[in-house]
Formats: sequence, structure tokens, C-alpha cells
Amino acid sequence: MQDSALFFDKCYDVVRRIPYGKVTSYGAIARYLGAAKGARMVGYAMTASHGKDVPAHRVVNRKGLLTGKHHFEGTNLMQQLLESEGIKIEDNKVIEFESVFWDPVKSH
DNA sequence: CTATTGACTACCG
DNA sequence: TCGGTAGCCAATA
Repeated sequence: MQDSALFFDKCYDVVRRIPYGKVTSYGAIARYLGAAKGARMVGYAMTASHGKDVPAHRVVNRKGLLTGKHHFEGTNLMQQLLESEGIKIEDNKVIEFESVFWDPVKSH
């Protein structure tokens, strides 16, 4: 029971470590936590991250697409948050995604 | 218990 | 990035 809760908590911890102006992917977090197949679980954790100090807008899928924007208020809040950090968005995708990508494994 | 769904990723053509 | 399909794991009905 606590395993999944711990997984969620670790997801939040990693997301909080994302530097300003950087983003990471669900899969990268999942791999960092030792759950390479758990990318969807990371997304699930983000869904449950409401009300917490988790900058979930810095987490996108592996192509830089803002697949989770629908979970934010309005229709473009996630994009605006990223743009306010210097990350450029076009067509729901992070521009120069590889340049702003932050790998939790490398940071570790 | 099974079936469906989802903030994903990899593979195939 | 190019669309469809399969595999994945947990939550929900």
C-alpha cells in the first residue's frame, strides 16, 4: 500500500527539483525511480498533485508535448506558466525541448 | 472479480 | 512528430 504512495511522493520530490526554466518527462522520472514502465503512473501522480507544491507544468511527455494541459485551469495556463519561465511553446509543444530538458538522473 | 480509462512510451509501416 | 497499435500499471466503476 505504501509503495504506490511512496512512488507518488518521490515523483513530487523529483518535480520540485526541476530547475527554473527547465522541464523533464514522465518517463525520465519513472526511470529515475526505477519504474521504467511506470510513465503513466507519474502522470497519475501529477493528477493527484493538485494542492501540493509541485510544478507539474514542468513535466511533459517525452516529445515535449503539453499533454497534461487539460488538467490545469483554463486551456493555456500550463503554457503560460512555462512561457513565464522562459520556455517557448508552439502548438502545445516545447520549443528546443532538448535544450531545456532536465534529466533527474544526471542531476543525481 | 472483470472492464474501462488515462498528464506514457516503443514499435511498426 | 507521422498515425495507429500494443504494452504497461494503477485507479475507478
